[in-house]
Amino acid sequence: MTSTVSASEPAQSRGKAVPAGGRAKPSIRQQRLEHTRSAILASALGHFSRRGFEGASLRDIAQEAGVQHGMIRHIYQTKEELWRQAIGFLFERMESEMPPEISDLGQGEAPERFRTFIHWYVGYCARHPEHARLMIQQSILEGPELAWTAERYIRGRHQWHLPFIEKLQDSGHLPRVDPISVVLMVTAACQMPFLLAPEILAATGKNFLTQAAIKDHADAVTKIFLRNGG
Amino acid sequence: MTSTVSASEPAQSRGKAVPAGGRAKPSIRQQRLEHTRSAILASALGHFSRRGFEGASLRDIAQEAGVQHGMIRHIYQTKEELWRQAIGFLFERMESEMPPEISDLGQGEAPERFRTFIHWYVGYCARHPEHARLMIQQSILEGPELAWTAERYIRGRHQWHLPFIEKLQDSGHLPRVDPISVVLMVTAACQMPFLLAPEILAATGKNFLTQAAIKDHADAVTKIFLRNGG
DNA sequence: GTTTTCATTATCCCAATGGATAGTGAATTG
DNA sequence: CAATTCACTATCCATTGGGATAATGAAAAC
Repeated sequence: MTSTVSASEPAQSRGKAVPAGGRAKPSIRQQRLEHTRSAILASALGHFSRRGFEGASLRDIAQEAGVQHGMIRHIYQTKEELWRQAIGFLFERMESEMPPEISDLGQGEAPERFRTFIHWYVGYCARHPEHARLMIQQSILEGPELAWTAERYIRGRHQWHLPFIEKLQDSGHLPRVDPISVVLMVTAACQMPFLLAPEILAATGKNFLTQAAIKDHADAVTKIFLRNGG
Repeated sequence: MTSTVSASEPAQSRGKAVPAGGRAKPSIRQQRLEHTRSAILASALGHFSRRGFEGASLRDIAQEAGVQHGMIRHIYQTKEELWRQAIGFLFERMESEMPPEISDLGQGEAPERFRTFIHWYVGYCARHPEHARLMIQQSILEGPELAWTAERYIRGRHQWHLPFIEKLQDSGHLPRVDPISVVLMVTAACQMPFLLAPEILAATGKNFLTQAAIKDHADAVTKIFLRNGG
């Protein structure tokens, strides 16, 4: 809320740009810029999620992205803005990776859809552990950004889950407890093994980052949560 | 592993100290030192868990504890050592808060013991959200400390849970899935609402930090996980 | 009561950090 | 091809961070 947030400026739109009709010219320069931009974003995601906002250094991020740290300022102006863009990128990528049969509501049997969702989501968490990590970093910080992220990205997902949970409760596939608790528990159960992968490996010797373990965990989540669902 | 870790030096043992037989003299000086020591520890816990290892500043920690930052060096020598002690403190406090009927294994009916444990643990997570936060920070960092903590504090707890989970599976109170997954899911389910309390409040409007919500969540966890358990 | 210990502060040091400014040279534009 | 734009580098600056050292003064030891 502090400064003017533009958040999801869609890749190209800088410069005096394409006359009117849009599209058309990726222009070597813009291509390069886009390339650096995403290199920085990827690097930032890793650093922010691992070291936290203040722990991550712009110079380290820049170095990993193969640019000078001034470049970050050129593109994102401030560290805060880079952080915001990183969060925005996370959710957009998640959205884009989500197959349509999951995002489309209300089709098919509820338990079957639950299973499909869980399997997809567990895979997502395994692929991108930075997502959960970054969100936790942000939540813990309790900065003013939190309200913005919650409003913009999280509330929607939540609202989207709730009726689905209630439907499963109505059909007796889930116990009747506060749906909010259920959403949290499911989410947590899917994320945890990958969020803490290193710790779990050290403590139990089990490596969750294998195809087999990922699938098994997804099955486990489904079996634990679903009643009479097979 | 880097430097010599003494970890749980039990409060007094400094100076040429008590001749031989131990105990006896709290001595004004030692009392004061102990007081400062725990003030620093408490402050450090908050800062480390919120900002991460590198994000937390010794000066800020010291200020909150009402001392000069040099004091920290006097007591803990390095930031790393303070971090270790903070982690050690967490687990010792957890141990000390755990009622005996929970730590004593094998007594009573398994489902009932599950319920008891969950209710205690959910309360613990609500009281001390820094615990989960700090452990996540540590796990994410993947520093060499992780192996040490896992070895010293986490492995044991895990080993302790597993047979219990298996017993519940044998009696049909839990589905037959990898017990490691179960432990993770249960843990995550208990921690999540408090780990992310601010975010959840912002996204759903529900405040989990009330006596009622805490109890409800514990009930929810029990109902979700336990079969035929009432 | 004098000496010694040591919890605590007051400073100093230097590396690192976020940010700011002035280039620089290839791509773009006319 | 000359003029201009702009992705990107090179530096500079003030602040902060962790760590080190010397000083202080009340408590402890003798």
